[in-house]
Amino acid sequence: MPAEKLKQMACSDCQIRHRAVCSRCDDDELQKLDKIKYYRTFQTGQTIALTGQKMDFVASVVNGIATLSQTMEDGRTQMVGLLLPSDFVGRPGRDGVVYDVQATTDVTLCCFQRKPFEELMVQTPHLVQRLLQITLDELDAAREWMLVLGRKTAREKLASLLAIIARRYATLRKLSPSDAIEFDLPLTREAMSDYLGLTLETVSRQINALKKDGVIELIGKRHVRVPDMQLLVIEAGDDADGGFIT
Amino acid sequence: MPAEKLKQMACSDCQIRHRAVCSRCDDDELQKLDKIKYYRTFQTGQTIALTGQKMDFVASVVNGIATLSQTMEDGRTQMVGLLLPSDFVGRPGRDGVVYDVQATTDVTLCCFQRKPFEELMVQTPHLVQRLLQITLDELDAAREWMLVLGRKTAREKLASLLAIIARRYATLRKLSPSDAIEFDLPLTREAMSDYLGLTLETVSRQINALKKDGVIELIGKRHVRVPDMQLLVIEAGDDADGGFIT
DNA sequence: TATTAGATTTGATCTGCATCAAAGACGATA
DNA sequence: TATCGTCTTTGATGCAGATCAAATCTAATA
Repeated sequence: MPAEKLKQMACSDCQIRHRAVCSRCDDDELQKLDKIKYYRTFQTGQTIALTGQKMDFVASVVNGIATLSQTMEDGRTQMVGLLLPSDFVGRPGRDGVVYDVQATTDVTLCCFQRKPFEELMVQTPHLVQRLLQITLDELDAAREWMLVLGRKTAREKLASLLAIIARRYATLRKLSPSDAIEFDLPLTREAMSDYLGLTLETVSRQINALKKDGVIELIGKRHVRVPDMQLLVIEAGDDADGGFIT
Repeated sequence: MPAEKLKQMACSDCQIRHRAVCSRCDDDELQKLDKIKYYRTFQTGQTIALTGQKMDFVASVVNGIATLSQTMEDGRTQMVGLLLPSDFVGRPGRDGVVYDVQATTDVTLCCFQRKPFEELMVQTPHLVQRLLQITLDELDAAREWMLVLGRKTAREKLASLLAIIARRYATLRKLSPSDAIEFDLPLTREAMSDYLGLTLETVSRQINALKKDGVIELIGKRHVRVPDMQLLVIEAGDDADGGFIT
């Protein structure tokens, strides 16, 4: 199927083509998906689902940024996933929620009711194939992140996080890898510290250290420009071309 | 299909029923799997596959323990997965290896040639379903581990690792949760430190601290007895019944 | 039984990040 | 444009775990 045709078939109402469910849809399947989909919006800071609850849908992120995180009884929390537009939310085949899902900016989800979605999975083997590939990508990303959490210094952690976000934004905007990347940080210092296993003070200090050393530029407190992606990646301690998947 | 029948159908030559590929096989599919499978053994310390290589098979662990790990250029390494008997190895649909796979004890794998296995996936939707569920479990485990790496103290990390291993052994041996669990540690102190993002000295100190406090008993240096699983779980900082998946 | 190499323990010291505390900066609202 | 609340920065101090160094232990081999 030509790329152009695929693009036309992007889930009709969203601006984006969902990575999960539309990669090989034909018109027939698209119609079936259309029948069970609906949109929900969440405001900045709002909870999408909490650990222990049931979630009666799976979804694609259309707009905004959501986070997955786990919290210990004493309040220590660790972010385990960062969801950008086109990312998939939910665990097909299981309705229990095992991490808190939260909107860190205003978020629009394109939801699919769980029951009919799972019926569609049974009828549509390539949808399951697709979900398997997505899940493998998420697993790779989670394991890359284990290296960050377990072995990297605070400075390397910050550089890793900025590199991930920069790379994702570049992909979403279809920039070439050599372009300077510029973006608004979708996370507070505290949210970053939850992702990196640090305190917010350390995050603040390291961001400003990277700025002082010319690795990043800061316009205001949230807008970041990466003049040389290569340099940022080196600061992150990755081999020059090695790349995170998510 | 009755459970008894399923059990008989465990992949004929291995003692175990592979979690990945045999959970719902009928005779016909089992024959197809039999045709493409073969056994390989690896000795303690031997490399099964290295990052950057191609792997022309996927496999089930039949015996022994294997590890997945990532190494930075300067030698820092982080273990990202621990594979016990019945665990699945490999990334269906992709032949690139993205973490080193190593045998920490003598290991027997039941391998399936990649090409025919992937053809079988196309013909056998429930196999893909099964792989998706396995991958979701691995993802949950990886994310649980992110919490361990990012937020737990050295003592909690050790307790978490011991709890995971104890729980897996209990499952493999079909012990009831209340039984005292006893097992040989399949990892050196150094391997444990690679899993936990610590140094081997800290691992040693914390293990002996847990022993001194009666949380575990040590017979020799490698044999562990957990008199009260509940206690160990509390030391790990988890809610009493919360459980790791892997 | 002696030898040796790897695994483990133990001790002393150092350091990166956490913790505690307080002072800006900024945007929203009145 | 004044005020409030949230986010961020900055500084001083403390500590968990790293690092460096050297004993032990253990099991395999001669």
